[in-house]
Amino acid sequence: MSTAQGARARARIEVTAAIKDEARRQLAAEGAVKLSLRAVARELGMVSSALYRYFPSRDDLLTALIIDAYDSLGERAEQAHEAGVEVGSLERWVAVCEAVRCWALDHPHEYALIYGSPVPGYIAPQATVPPAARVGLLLIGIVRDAHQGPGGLEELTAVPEDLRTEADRIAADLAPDLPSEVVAALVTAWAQLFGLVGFELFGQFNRVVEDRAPFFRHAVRRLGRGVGLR
Amino acid sequence: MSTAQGARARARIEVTAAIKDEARRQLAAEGAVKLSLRAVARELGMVSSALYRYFPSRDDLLTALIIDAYDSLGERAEQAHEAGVEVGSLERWVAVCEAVRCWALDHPHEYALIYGSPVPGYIAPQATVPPAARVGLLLIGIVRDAHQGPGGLEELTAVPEDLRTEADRIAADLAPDLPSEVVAALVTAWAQLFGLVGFELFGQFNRVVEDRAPFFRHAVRRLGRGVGLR
DNA sequence: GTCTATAACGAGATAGAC
DNA sequence: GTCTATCTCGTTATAGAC
Repeated sequence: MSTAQGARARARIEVTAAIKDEARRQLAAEGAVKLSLRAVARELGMVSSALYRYFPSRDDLLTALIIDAYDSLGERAEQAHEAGVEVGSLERWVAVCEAVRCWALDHPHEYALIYGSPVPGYIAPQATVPPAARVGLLLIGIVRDAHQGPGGLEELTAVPEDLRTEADRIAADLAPDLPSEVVAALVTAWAQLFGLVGFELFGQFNRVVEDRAPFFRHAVRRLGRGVGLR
Repeated sequence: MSTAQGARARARIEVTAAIKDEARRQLAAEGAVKLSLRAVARELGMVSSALYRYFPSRDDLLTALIIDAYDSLGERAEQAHEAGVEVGSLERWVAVCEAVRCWALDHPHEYALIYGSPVPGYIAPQATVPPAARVGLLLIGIVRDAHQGPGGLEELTAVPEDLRTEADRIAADLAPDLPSEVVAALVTAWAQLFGLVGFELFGQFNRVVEDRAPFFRHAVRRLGRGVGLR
């Protein structure tokens, strides 16, 4: 009985993976907007209604792809982080940023799915929030380590008056142990990192920046310095 | 005869504008991917073949919308620039960045069209390049003014060895009168600016940054400092 | 209980004959 | 320009195989 259940569970996992793989292929070909359950089913030799055993709706399939993408990116970034435990925090920061960039270049359509234009009519459920936070948490962790470690962080100038309250709130939310001007700089750097990646991926750097790897490395090193790393 | 031609020309301009307006409405409702000449025609009470007299293809209509969006954004940014001729260059930098953000918040779907995920199958023609460059040129201009004006720019550290050649090339291309480390910082800041705007617009700041105007102002002020403004 | 297949709905796009 | 026949889509109800 446990074998029968095991086989069924295994089959379910395999079919689920096959559906997502085919869906990712369609994502690359036509974009998230045109992702269709029927086309996925057709390509898999299934009937469309059968897919509803695996994904209650088209939007749930999209959600699964989004979560997978965030997790795939997060895993890659975390690997780069772990590989750099021995180097300085600024080098680790650069390594994580470079991992983000490389993942994006390897998975342009999934990158567009999670960091590009929102899909009209689709509303991301709460379940996407934790996977989406992984890269951000990693960057916070690097800065926290540097803050607590020997040498500490470079002192940053305080945030202006009109940002004080909001910066304190953000810091209390994300990293209560860090100075609020550092957390504000961190959130800024986090957004700017994806600005750099997006500009390269979406063609804004075409005929402007050609040799992109050193350009990116220099830019994210400056970002790291901007949050106080050294 | 010239009156008849004038009337015809006027009518053509009006119909062209009506087509683009309706297309922009569909852009907001369904996204660029699902923009269809047929649906636009239906909504305008025209027959689809009639539209081809105004736009030879769906892609040409898309191109027109993209150029309009870049021009609309560029105009807004240039207005902010001109309104700030009397203030310092850092304040003018901030004003232009805030104009970009405000335009994006006012035109989220057009922003997604030009700075979001590329539309699958659509390839932007060369005609989109000059309008797309307007904001970047404006930012270069601000830094150039500061460089040539009294006080000059803050000294930046040189770019690393592996970026030297590329930074020189970019500087020769975009602003031969500026030091190449400044131009590299400028291009970086340009991308990072749109990272900030995109994160706000595409929902990445939801439940993270709530009071966004002062946050953005502080972030772009730091960006301006990063290119040497003071 | 778990899955797949058939059929159908209403809405929308599309192609071609007229 | 118009009309129609034929496609697509998401989704559901239902029936039957394992």
